[in-house]
Amino acid sequence: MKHRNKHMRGDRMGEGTEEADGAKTTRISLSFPLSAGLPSFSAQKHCSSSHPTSSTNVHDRDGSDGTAWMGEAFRDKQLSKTSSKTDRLPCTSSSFPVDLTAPVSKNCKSSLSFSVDGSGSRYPTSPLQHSNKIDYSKETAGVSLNNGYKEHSTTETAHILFNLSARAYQDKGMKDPESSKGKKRKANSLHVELSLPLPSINPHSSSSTPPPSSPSSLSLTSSPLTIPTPSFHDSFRAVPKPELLCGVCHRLFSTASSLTVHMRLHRGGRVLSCRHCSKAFIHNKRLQSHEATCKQGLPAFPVPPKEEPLEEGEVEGERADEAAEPEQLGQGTRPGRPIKKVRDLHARHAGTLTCRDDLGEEDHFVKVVDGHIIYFCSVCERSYMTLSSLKRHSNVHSWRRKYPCHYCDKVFALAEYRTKHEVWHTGERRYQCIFCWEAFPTYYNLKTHQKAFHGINPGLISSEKTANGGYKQKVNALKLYRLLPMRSLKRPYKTYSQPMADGLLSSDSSVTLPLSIDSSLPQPLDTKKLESFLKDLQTTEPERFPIRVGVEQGKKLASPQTDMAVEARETEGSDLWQSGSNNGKSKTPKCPEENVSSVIAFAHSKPSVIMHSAAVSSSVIVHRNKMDSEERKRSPENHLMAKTSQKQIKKHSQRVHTETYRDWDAVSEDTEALKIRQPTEKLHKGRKVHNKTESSKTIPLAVGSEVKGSGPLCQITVRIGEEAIVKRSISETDLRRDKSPTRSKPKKSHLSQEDQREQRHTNHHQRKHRNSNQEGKERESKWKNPKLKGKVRKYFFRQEVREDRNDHDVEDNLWRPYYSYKPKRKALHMQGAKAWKRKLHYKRSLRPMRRAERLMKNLNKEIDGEEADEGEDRRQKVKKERKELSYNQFSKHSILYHQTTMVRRSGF
DNA sequence: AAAGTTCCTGCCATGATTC
DNA sequence: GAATCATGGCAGGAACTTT
Ligand SMILES: [Zn+2]
Ligand SMILES: [Zn+2]
Ligand SMILES: [Zn+2]
Repeated sequence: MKHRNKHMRGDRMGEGTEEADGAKTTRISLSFPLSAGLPSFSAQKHCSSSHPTSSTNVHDRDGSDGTAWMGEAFRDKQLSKTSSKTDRLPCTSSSFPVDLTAPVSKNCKSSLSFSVDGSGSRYPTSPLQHSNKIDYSKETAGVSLNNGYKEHSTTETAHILFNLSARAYQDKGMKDPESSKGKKRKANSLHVELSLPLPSINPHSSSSTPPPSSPSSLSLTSSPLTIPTPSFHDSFRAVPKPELLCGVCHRLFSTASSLTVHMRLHRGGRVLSCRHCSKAFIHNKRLQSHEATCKQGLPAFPVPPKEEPLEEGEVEGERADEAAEPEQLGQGTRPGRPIKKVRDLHARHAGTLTCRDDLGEEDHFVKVVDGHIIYFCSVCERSYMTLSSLKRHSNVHSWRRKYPCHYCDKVFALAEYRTKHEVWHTGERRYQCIFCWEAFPTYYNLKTHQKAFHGINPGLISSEKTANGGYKQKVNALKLYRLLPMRSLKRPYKTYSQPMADGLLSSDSSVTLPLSIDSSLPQPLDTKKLESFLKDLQTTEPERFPIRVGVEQGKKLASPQTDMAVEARETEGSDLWQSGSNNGKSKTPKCPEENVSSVIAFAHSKPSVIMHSAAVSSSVIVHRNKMDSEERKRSPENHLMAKTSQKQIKKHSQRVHTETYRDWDAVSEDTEALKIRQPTEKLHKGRKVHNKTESSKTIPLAVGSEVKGSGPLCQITVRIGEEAIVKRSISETDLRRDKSPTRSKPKKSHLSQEDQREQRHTNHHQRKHRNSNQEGKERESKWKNPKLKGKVRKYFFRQEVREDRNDHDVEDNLWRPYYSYKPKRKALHMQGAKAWKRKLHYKRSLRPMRRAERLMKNLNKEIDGEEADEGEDRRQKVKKERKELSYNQFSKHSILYHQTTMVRRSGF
């Protein structure tokens, strides 16, 4: 299996040809001039660094949007980045007037950055646009861009890119600044490496230099730092603090804390650990206070970890600790820097006692290998380079925190998983191809698209991975896509003091929003309305909501993005409610309520409406904090909810929840009432959400531009209170109709049968979550499956339910990802030859089990065929049971494996 | 087998907390 | 204010499922 993948990869690589090397090395060059095919970038200002002026301003703005991405790109840590957060921020739009674009917020890490050039374009314009300089803002305004895109065929583009890459590669020598820095990765960076230049690592220069480079074109030549525009950010301007430069690897960091964390990589750890539980601390005081409490409690670890002989270098909890001192661990002394105590080593360990409170239940042990601390999960023995990775991982065993999907019953052990999963519900497309502007929901989709339509060799852009599967940014990795801001902004971190909050997330009502830009909104779209709407928004609060409308082929595409979100964060837990209006973060978007009306604006306090352009990608999301009177009338309950206290709300919601079902049901039948109609089949057919179909059509030319005639114009997601979310595709006509009346409200109706089915499904899930896995998937797949998209999809929030579960034991009823409850197999990535051996061993051991599974599968198929008539439920049930069976086998097997292999493992 | 989805993990940004 | 801690996003390949 994996082979398969490898295969694929291999193929791709092959295609690329230079692939690997090329890839690894750089690419860069892109300057983009690409005129050619690459999107053009417009503008210049940025680059020019110039803008000194604004810098300050920039900050202020939140920048949210858009521009940020650019800034970041440049910023790259390496660059200077000042440490202050603010600095980071980027540029706001204001700063760049032009810019951007995309409203990508800082979050966005988009990469594209092309900034580079001074010449001009920095912003990527969509291919369509081609012309340069496009101000998105203008776009919003309705400007249409042109589509010049066609001029270059995709192949050409690829070609160009390729050439550039090659060139870059040659030049590369210098460039890599990033490389050195490495990681920064993130996003934004332009990755294009282009820029960047820090020639090498210089430490400083780096930082400093941010001089905007001139627009360099291509090359990165720009000064080392490249930060194109100082103006972007003040920060940029600021000279990097020397302290932020890693003395070991010369990497530059934007913040002191980042550097601190980074330094841990270079030094081993020194630890101040608790005598009782061996927990490590950096601060003595903390240790002391901890010990005081630890003595008392000292709970024994509930589940004693397996005892494993200590191997060399291994630190076993207490032993390690006690002995403690870091130095003993070996780590301590890593060349370089000793200095601070290292922290984190918790040598918790296994066998012995541990303090529960601290890390919690997770228990792990540490081994020091070659001066490096490696953290092992005592449950599955996976190894981690960082404690944070281990902690994160530990939740898959402990489920101390649960991250339930806001739209369905699934629960994830990692917030990230949930985030990714929810994309399927929201339809958000954040990965935008810079060549054709088409946006995709997942990275995978994007890559697939680029490979297929633009001939992009993934190898060129990919980063390296660590032995353990971790991400290692490639130095010059090019990012040929833009990562649009998340529709729901990041949720505020929970307060530590209220640890549990997180565990249960509530769905937040908050909102969401945002959208993705797709490039393609169907032309027919009633764009005017949208435009006006957007305009209004913009006008109202331009800064906050940058809306962009892309125009395609002369038409506008709307891809407005409103970042409203800025704050819409999904908060987990109670925070949500608070966030409703203003989230903690200040940025509450203000919505111009008045204007909005036009098309789609439904506003509830929390409720939000999201329009996604279905077919293509553009999407518009309107979110309003307040409900308008109309809305209120219609849904008084919602209104109330908004006001009620959280608790009340929850209770209320629960009650309403059921009602809602009915209501929505009615809606579905009566769709007209809402005006949000269910998309008709044909509409859906027209749009394929995913790339494939769509892309094929669009890409070459104006990508999105073509509107798909009959296709749905957009997809709308409506949240009614916290209770439900309804997604529907709407056609132009629908929009028209929509106008006001419709809103009149859907009153309660009954759920459609399908919905009812779903509901049953849900219940079923609750009863037996594990078995429901499959079911959940089916449901999800419906959504994902283009064919099924036409159907109305409703997602109900079960926040209340979830909470209850969380609080108590109901958790078991939640659906959990398949992976989660299997013992992890890890291993494959382990490091070194030993790892491979182990891996092989593991695989071998798995064979029998897999074989059994396969047999079961086949059996299932047969049965399915035979029992075709039987209810789906029943079939599923059978399947599940079988699966479980197989799972059990697997578990046993795994255990065995561990038992046998642990012994063999020797220090790494 | 291919296509698609989910899991995984090193690294980093960033908010919260503690010193 | 700085250092530390916690959380979560990201890349992109591995692992796994579905077609
Ligand atoms: Zn584990
Ligand atoms: Zn879900
Ligand atoms: Zn494309």
